[in-house]
Amino acid sequence: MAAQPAKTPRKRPTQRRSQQTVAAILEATARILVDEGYAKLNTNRVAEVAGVSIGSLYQYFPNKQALVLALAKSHIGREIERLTEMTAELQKLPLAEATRQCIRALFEAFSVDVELHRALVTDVVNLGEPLVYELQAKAEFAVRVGLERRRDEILPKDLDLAAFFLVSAVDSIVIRGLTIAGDRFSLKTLEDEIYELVLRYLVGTTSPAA
Amino acid sequence: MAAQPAKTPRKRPTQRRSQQTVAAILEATARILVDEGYAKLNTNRVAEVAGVSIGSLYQYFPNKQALVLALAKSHIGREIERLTEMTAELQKLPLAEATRQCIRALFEAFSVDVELHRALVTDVVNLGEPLVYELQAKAEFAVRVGLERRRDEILPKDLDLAAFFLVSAVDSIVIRGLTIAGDRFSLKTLEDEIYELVLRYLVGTTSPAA
DNA sequence: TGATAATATGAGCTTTCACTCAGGTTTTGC
DNA sequence: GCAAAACCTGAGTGAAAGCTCATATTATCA
Repeated sequence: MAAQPAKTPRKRPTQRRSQQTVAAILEATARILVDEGYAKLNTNRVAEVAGVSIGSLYQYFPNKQALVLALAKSHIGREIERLTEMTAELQKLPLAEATRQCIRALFEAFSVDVELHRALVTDVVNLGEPLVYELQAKAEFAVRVGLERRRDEILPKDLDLAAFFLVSAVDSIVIRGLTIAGDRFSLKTLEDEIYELVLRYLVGTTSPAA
Repeated sequence: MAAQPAKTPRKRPTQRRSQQTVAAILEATARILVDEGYAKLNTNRVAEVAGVSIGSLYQYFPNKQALVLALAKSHIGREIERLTEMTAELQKLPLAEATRQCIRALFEAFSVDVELHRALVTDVVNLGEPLVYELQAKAEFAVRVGLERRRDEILPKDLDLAAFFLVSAVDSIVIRGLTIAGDRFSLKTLEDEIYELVLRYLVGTTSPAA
């Protein structure tokens, strides 16, 4: 493990060829991260798995950390995007329906690549970067907005607190449900029960919904 | 980063002197893990921080991974112990009271060393070891036993599922509440709201309890 | 008090790995 | 077709870090 001299100024891929190179590198990074974790991730192997020379890697990423951070930014960025999109649509629906849809969308978004999500959240937290907190914050904000419109219908008074609770609880259940408990409960079972949990927390009782 | 040749056969500390050495090493490992994460943890520095020579470290731990695993085992083992102790006591209390006590105990157990807990859970998952799953499984079992005695009082029918939900949700809220949201909500606020969440999930409405 | 076992030490060997660079190949634009 | 820019290559460098071993110190017990 040598120094980490060069920091920012790197070439940006303009031709299609180089864009494919960058894509392959990021893909390989994801693969290794998921399969073996950050500790076993090294740039030489990333290049090898990507089918690219180590020199090429360093033409687009100044150092290892930047590489992982770029992957995280792209992945988590996509998740944040989907989240904010979703929020707008669900504003008009009744609470129960909105909850149902929200949970479904969450599962769809996450189950694409739970393992990567988990690995990233895990490792990026350890990189000391505020990226993951940002995801949590954005999610809380979206939920809070939804709660605000229905503040008369729901039990929790402190909406910041409620948003924090919902995001933390649901996020954790979804991730664990899809990873460590993936073979114990079906997707539908998980979805239905999260719906119960959320609605009971918000309004005390579950109305027999769709 | 060299090989990891020797695996299992290491001396066990019999005299008090060596037991102190081992303790110091584990303590240093915890310190570094909390402050800087697994990626920055190296055995030479562990030895230095512990005030012990690197040779001594390798007399009791065959390699770096075993070192971290030993720490995890001891820490998580203590947590499991407390958990099972607790469960027995709470069996006779009414549901609401038991819930309240359980949450309080959880906070006490965790807030001793949340950062270490978080670091360990994070890094040990990545070591591919089933230790953390074991903690989750034991916790679920304890909760399940509690739920079983009250299966007529509560709404959830699938007790495995309910236990999984409660453990996942509460664990995540406690950890995030104490770390990334540590300055946003007071301990009492968190405790009270978790109580609400759990009781509403279990019985639909919160009876005004102690 | 001496012999043996347990424990401690740290210089140094070795491997791993982040990162560079001198030179090749492909693409672009004229 | 040609020059310049973009892109690719991979052997190699240096430093970080895992781990060993020969030797020194301390504890145990007869």
